[in-house]
Amino acid sequence: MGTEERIWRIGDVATATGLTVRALHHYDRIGLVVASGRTVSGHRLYTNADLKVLYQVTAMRQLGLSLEQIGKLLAQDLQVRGVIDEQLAQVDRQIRAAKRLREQLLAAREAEGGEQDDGTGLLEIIKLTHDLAGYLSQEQIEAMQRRMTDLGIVAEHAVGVEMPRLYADALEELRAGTPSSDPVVRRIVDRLDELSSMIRGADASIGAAVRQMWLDRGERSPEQSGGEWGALVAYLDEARAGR
Amino acid sequence: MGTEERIWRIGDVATATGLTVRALHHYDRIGLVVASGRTVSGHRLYTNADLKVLYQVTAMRQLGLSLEQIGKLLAQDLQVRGVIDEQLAQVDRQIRAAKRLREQLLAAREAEGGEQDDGTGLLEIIKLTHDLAGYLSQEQIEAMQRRMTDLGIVAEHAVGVEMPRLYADALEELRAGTPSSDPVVRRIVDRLDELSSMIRGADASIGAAVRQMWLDRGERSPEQSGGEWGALVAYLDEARAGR
DNA sequence: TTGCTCCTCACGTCACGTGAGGTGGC
DNA sequence: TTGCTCCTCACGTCACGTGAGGTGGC
Repeated sequence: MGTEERIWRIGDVATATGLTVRALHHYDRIGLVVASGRTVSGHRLYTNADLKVLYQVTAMRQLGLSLEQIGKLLAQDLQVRGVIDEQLAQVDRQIRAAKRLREQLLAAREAEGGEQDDGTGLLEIIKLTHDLAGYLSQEQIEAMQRRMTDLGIVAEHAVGVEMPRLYADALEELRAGTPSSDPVVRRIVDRLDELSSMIRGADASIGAAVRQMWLDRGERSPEQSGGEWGALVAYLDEARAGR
Repeated sequence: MGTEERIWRIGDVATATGLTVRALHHYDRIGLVVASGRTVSGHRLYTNADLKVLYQVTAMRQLGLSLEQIGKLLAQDLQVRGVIDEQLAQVDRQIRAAKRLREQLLAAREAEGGEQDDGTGLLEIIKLTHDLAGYLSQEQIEAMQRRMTDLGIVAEHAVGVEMPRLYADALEELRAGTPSSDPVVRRIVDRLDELSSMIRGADASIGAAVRQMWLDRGERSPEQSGGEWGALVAYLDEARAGR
């Protein structure tokens, strides 16, 4: 149609693409998108082809890719498919996290003015030690209570806040079909194990009893669809086995 | 209940809170959470009260607040309510963006292997100049087409990709009840105006005609709920008026 | 000739990560 | 005495933002 060879100065490129001049400098310097030409005095000159690449870059940035990933994609060093699938899983996770965050913010807005310390953590501990009655000896229960009291607020938080959240996260990954070998799942079990070893202290038998109780409790739990707790425990064990 | 005064070393604090030792150093250095004590040799010592504050900090971090915001909240310099509402609006935006991103990724996965250049931009331009027939003189149309051809890929992208997206974003803000004075809305109109002035070039009358056409088009558009386009235009004008 | 645009350093941002090199406590 | 933990610099990360100080083009 037209001449097809208009030359662009950096300022015009900036308004055309919505990028800043500084960003264009940056892309040039790191070699991501180098201006096709320069004037004698060193001013950058961009071609229509450069603009096309820049639009691709902005599109990929909107997909949440890093400049390094984009560079590899532009150089065809990477399969588009794999990168996209990876991004997709991450975005799904982001959406779930953001939704949960939304709920928390709404709850925080409701609760605002009331006491920060809702004490659910302590309640959870009392419930927990009560539930453990069938699994531990009187001695073990006393040892655990001593340790919990010693840990104080830390045990409350671990048992009442963080561990439930970790289990919920793991359940979501299981439902989403994330393989147990995925680093995300590994991080969850690692943290879970770290927390329970902190709580149980030296006595490993307590840890085993707690896990057994959780398993039984999940199987009897009515609000969980049948066997999902069992599946979750198996899933986490699988992740543990893969180191 | 217990002694209530257990003292924690930094490594134990790290496992208890899930933070890293380095993060605790960082919080200490910037004064966000300073260890209550030190040993003679300089090792940090944390109290249960410190742990409580750290748990608050991690909770707020999960709400997406910056360390600076958290510091102000801890010092009661800021209303919790305002901060939460702000975060809420931002999270809603994040969720919408992530969902759109998801759609785009799915589309990208579908399209993968096909041509990148789908040419919709050019099509949009042709449609646009066609539609403008009733609003501009023959001369003006020719001037605009000349300019568009001259701009080439840039006009395609602006008219076919970025402007539709900007209008969609604005519509979402309108539906979400964001006030027209909000910086987010201002940024949208600024960019919109920048793009249209780039396309229209020197001739301001073309710009006016294009806006009039968009307005009419929106009113005749069947898939838009009645009058929403008109409301959108008014909304954007409001944002323009507020500078 | 006067602005506006462009250039290259080079430090700053944010929330830490990651060694380097050295000391402390059980 | 030997590890493990802790300490303080101090540079690195990521994708640019923000001057500083100087030159270019209409």
